[in-house]
Amino acid sequence: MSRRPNTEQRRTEIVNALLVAMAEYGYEKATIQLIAQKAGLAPGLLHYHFKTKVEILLELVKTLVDLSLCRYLEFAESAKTPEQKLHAYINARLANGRGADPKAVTAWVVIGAEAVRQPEVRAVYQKAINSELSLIRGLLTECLKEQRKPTKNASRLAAGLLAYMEGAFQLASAAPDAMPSGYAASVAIELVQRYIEGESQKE
Amino acid sequence: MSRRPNTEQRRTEIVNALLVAMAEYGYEKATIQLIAQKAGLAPGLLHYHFKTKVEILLELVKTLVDLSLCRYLEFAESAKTPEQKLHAYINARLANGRGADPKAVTAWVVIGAEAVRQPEVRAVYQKAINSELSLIRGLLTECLKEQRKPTKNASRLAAGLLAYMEGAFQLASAAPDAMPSGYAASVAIELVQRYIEGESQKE
Amino acid sequence: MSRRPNTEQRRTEIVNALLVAMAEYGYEKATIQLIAQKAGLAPGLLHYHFKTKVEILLELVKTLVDLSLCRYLEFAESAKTPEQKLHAYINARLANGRGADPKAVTAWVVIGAEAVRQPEVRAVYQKAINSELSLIRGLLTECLKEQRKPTKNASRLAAGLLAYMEGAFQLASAAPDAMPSGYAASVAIELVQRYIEGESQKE
Amino acid sequence: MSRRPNTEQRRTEIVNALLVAMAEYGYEKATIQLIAQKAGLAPGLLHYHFKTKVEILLELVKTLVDLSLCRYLEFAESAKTPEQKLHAYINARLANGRGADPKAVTAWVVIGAEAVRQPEVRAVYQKAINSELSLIRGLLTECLKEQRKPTKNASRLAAGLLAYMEGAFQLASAAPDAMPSGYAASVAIELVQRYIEGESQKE
DNA sequence: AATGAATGAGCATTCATTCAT
DNA sequence: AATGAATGAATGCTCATTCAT
Repeated sequence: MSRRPNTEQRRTEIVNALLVAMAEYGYEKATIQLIAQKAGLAPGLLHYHFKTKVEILLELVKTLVDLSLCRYLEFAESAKTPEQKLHAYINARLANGRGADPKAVTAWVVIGAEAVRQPEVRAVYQKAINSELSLIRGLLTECLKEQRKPTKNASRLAAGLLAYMEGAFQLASAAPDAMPSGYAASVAIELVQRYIEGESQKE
Repeated sequence: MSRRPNTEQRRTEIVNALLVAMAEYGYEKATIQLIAQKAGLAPGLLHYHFKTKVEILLELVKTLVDLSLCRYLEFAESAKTPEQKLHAYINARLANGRGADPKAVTAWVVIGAEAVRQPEVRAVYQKAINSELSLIRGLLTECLKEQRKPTKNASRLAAGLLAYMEGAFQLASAAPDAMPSGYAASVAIELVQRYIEGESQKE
Repeated sequence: MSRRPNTEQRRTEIVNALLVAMAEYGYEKATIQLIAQKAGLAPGLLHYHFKTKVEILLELVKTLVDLSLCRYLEFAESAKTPEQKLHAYINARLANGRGADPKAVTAWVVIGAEAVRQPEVRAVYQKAINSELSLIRGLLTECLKEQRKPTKNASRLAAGLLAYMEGAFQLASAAPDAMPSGYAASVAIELVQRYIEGESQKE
Repeated sequence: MSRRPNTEQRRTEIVNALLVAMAEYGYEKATIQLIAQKAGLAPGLLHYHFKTKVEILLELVKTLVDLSLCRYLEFAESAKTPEQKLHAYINARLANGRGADPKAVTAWVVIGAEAVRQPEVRAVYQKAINSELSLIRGLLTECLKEQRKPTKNASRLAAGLLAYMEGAFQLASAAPDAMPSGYAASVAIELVQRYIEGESQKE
């Protein structure tokens, strides 16, 4: 009798097509026509499944946030100590290889620039940043505690690490050849490790 | 030979207007009309002084690079030791206060996203990144030398510091409320200092 | 022969949904999707029961004409004299209260504007106008005859009364607050009565 | 040096083109392309002189209101008595011949239907209706006073006359062939005259 | 140098209609 | 009968660029 809905699948296809198109052309130049073409769909169909173009972008932000969290959980699966978890996190975010997705990284960079001017995008971006900060702060706090170091600087260090990562994404997307190969994860780990070492012991 | 009465000034006005417009609306939405309005000029005049819109953007990149170098030189004026110079550099880039220009920072972030997709922009952006990397590497190398530490990691550390700064710009532009206030410069200095401290002495 | 289970009912539902949608959004903005939603039906179903959108509109015109005639017959049920019938008619069309349907009135106004440009709509609209004119002319003729007045102006007066009513519909739909409350029926009755009084007696 | 603005002229051209297009196709089908074509201009230019399509419509309303007032003043030029003025008004609005503009009438009808659904249009439409009501009320009040009749019904009668006129416009636009030729002005005058005659003398 | 109107390609979005299920 | 996804032409609007003055 009735036709079976396939909206969820179509929405996913469209969001992925935006990811690809944005990584290549940016948000403005990732036109509905182009996204439709990358998804192999008729342009009109995109507006059947999404009310506006920015709604696709908001969905993409969600998708990337989820993806990023999953990737950490995967990397952290066998991690026991706080330090192992922290390294798992940094590697999940910055290491090349296994499942690293340059297009997703570039899309994230473009989203960051859109967050500058589009309030709706900014809102979800900020939410994502806050979640990430919490996650990092937690990981750092555990490391500091284990080494009997004070945790009062955990927030500031977390902010620093997040900045480092966001910048690494930016540079990987826009000036990869200028950067030493594979620096990102290893330098991050060293910086954080030595920062913690440098903290004076609690009494 | 021929007098060019006010061409240079007009160009500067236009470039500054783009800076302001971009910080607020992004590159695509910073229309010629809008830039002209911000500059207090007629729209047609912009194409008299610049062939295309992207040419204004390229000029803006140059301007920002110059500005940024000047700012460092200003901060470093009284610096004697390598360490003082390094701190001067980091403060010039990341500290709030004197002459900090949030709009320029945001414009730079937007430029970074445009570099992802526009080859012409990418070219000048990469050039700027390379210059900056050289500058940082030099500063770090001096610091390491003075402390009789090996300099072989200077490049990788320089890359890390640059990533950190670019990310700090991004987050300051798109999620300022999420970040601890005034973290950027101080955390950067601590991270680098402890990294250097952590380097094993040369023999 | 073949059973048509619910086709008639569905068609009525759809026509009523168009009535409601048009009163709110006009004809063009009363989209198939919107009509379907107001009718609680799937969009595709509308084109099963009606070939095109304008066909629904034509059906609505018929419905409104029928409705309007029924309303008169209802009001005229207890009317004996020609004057009573005329007043019943005017009240049926213009009086507030019992069964007055502002949405139907507004829909009729919108139909009148569509008749300006759509030949198909214009055809049925004109047919409706002609019927109405005949009806009014008949009522007026009876009144004139009874008062032994000449009937040669009946057509022109009928046209005037019809214009008055159509205008009252228009103003009730688009500028209700500007009009004195409840003026429409009573002023119409007075105008017609005094017009007839003013006619010179037949000899 | 600078180019002379011609905006006022262009705006007038565009508004007139909308008038013509709307009389023929209605508001929705009077597309920007079509209006531009009727005006002999490039489509993009319409949005240079008007921000949106509805803004052209609002300007058209103003134009028609002005036109209608001018036409009355012209007709009333030689009118001395209140009755002459009233007749001048009715003839200015309803009589065929001299300067009668069927397209303007039809455009006004279409505007009336747009007022049903577009708040911005409704606002200016209502304002126009209120002005017109005031004008008519004034004319009727003068007539009543002169004949020493009470003026308490002037408002209701004015509303009735306005309704009559709006309806006459509607029918002239959508069903001209159904109406007796030239009925509108003469019947209106008779109706009003006999209404006033029918008012009981003041004591 | 400067103005501001003009152009036209391109954009997101809408929507009647079709169609496989 | 019914569903709801799919289509694609059309729409209002944007905007870099051009150009007559």
